[in-house]
Amino acid sequence: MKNTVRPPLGGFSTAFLLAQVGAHAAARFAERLEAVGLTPPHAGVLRVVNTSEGMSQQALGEILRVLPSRLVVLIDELERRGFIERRDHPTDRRSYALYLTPAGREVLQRVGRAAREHEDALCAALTTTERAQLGGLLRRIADEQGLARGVHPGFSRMRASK
Amino acid sequence: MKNTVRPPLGGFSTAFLLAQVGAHAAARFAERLEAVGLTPPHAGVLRVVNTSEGMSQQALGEILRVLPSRLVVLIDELERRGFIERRDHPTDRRSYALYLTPAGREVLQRVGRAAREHEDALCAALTTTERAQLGGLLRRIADEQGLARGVHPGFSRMRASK
DNA sequence: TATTGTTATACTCTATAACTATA
DNA sequence: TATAGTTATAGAGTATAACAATA
Repeated sequence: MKNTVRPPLGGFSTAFLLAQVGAHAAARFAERLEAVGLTPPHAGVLRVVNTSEGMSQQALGEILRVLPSRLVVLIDELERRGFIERRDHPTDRRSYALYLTPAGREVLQRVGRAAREHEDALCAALTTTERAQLGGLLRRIADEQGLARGVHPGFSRMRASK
Repeated sequence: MKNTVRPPLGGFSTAFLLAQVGAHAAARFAERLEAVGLTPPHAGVLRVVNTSEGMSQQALGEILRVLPSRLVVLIDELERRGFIERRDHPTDRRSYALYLTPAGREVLQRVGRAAREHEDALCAALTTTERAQLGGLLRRIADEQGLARGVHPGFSRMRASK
């Protein structure tokens, strides 16, 4: 009767669950990306460059909230692997214009497939309507909290593929 | 008409939202802990030791999935600040028995208050019933994915208070 | 011989500052 | 003078290995 296990502070709170499940989701997705040979930051760069090609590294860094010095190495790696191209900027010779290569577009499609499989595996416990319901609730929280769409704060540390 | 912004891969998926909102929740909570003078790992240690006092560092590390070498410094810090005590283990002289001090219990209550305020702020966009609904859906995902209750994977890197 | 806690060390990731070339 | 990209360096966080005391 004594020594009953009391709910560990926050152990059942929605906020804690959110952080816990969110970290799990990010980790599982990073694993799938690893199979494609990418890290989450790499995928983020490809994803954003794809949405508006020709952007500068500066602009990219502001969208992704990644430091310029870090972007250099990320883009170096993606360029070396033939996924992205640094072309001369038409008017400003200080900056580059970033473009995806055909191989880059290809790998981005593989990322898309991985994302769909990930989504399916992650929400296996829920019905289709429940998934939509969950998505709606999360969307409203994200908007109210002022989170930018499609920007993941804290890309962070998952093992690179070399 | 051309150049329409296509949904950035995964930008609207539930899994991405989950990771995004989850990271946001963790970051905001870490900020509140900072005001109490703790980091998330510190709070995790206090929380678990509180649920079953007298446990060894080994046992604690297994529950929190924290390496023994890291636990040493975490507990050192908590002990130095008078929140936790290393007593002699009654039967095994190799290990310690961990206990909260009165000050430790006090600070844990402040953590609890911070958690409740955090929850409120985070879910401000939702009604009470919607919060419960969200909690239920997350709970089912967490259980199906095999996540241990009350264990946050990836405590990780938030600024320490000194 | 195995285990608990500890220390020392290496490795990764992220952040800061200094440098160049252009504007 | 300010900005884009780069390089070099330092810092924090995490993991690995070796060690002393005890089982």
